[in-house]
Amino acid sequence: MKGRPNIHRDEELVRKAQQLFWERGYSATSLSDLSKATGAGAGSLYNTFKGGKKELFRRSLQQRREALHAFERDVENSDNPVALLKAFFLGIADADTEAHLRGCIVANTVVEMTFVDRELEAEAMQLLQDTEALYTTIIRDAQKKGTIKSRQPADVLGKYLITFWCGINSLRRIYPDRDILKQQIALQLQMID
Amino acid sequence: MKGRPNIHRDEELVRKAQQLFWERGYSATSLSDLSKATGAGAGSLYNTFKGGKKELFRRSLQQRREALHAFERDVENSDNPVALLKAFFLGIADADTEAHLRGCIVANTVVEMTFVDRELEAEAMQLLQDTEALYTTIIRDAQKKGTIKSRQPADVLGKYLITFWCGINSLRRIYPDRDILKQQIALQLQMID
DNA sequence: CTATTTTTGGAATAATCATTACAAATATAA
DNA sequence: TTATATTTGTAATGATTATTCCAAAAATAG
Repeated sequence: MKGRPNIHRDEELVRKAQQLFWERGYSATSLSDLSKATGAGAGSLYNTFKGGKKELFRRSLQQRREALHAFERDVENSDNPVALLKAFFLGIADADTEAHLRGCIVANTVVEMTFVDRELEAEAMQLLQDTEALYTTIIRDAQKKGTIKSRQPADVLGKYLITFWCGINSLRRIYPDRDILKQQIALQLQMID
Repeated sequence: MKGRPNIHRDEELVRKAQQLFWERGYSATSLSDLSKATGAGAGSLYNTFKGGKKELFRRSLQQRREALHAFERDVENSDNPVALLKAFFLGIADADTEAHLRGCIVANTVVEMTFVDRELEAEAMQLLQDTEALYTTIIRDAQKKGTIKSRQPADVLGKYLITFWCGINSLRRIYPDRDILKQQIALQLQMID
């Protein structure tokens, strides 16, 4: 193909942008910040991402959707999805302090963008709902197999877990502490024993 | 006292500013927005609140601290603080849709201000911890009286409740629905039966 | 009435913001 | 070579930001 070759890989640009957005959110991250962090000038960024800052943010969220799909595949290939789910939650406690303080970019976005940007809010919201739907499916299947003893409807337990997901991502900011988090996560996971 | 009398009551200005901050957060609320909403010009606002926008936000948080103190007094004057606590949580479900979408300004601030403004983050964080401390006290007293049967340490249950507080304030954005919220709140409150 | 003090609204300021314009650089195709 | 296509970095651009300045308004004190 004709034309000057591009130095930066799109994937890499999104990855670096996501890091910034994850820490500081959408509004508090300027294009100048993004330019410095990625090493790409404004011209490059706007040439690559026609939608500018907002498209870069969208792509950052999109990357989380891919992570969700990866987890869905893990669940499909697992003979004990509930164990996988519990391991996922318990693993949160082992993250480093910075990761605790960052929380979840999706949950953060819902908080930041409500009443501010309908589109970004809706995309993040949809991601949370899809995550909840996955929880619900895992629980429903486990109930059929008798792996989960709780008689609560699967969708109620799914909502319980997405509530916990949002909650624990606040608690880990207050207490970026392995032991405290492990204990809280274990306590809450009893609901799906 | 000498001088031109002020038209606006400070309290009223903070109340109107808080409404905006609560919906859109700190960054997405401009001084122009605040001026329009309060009806006071920039000169007036800076004359009244020397710290500018940031002081106005601080005062908005301060107002939530006063709400916390009011609840502490209710608890002291109650012969059944646990019932009060449960009623408080269950009451969330009865709020209108707008209130659901707003969530909790304190929890919102922790999310928005981490890595952005250390001082505002710290103030909001402290408020959450003080709220947790109140939960813990209520639970500890109830355990002594035998009102709560759970043998979990009071501080663990306190952390459980503050996690739930943050969680439910996200869930109500996803599902601003009375029945769904009532069910989830009742489910989680079983932990302190 | 006069001097003094404070508040007020809005204009000035200076910084920062997202975005666009553009010329130089660098590749391919013919 | 030459024409064409694409990327790149930087310099405009114009809007918006928080804050300051300031003169007019409106009160009290003497």
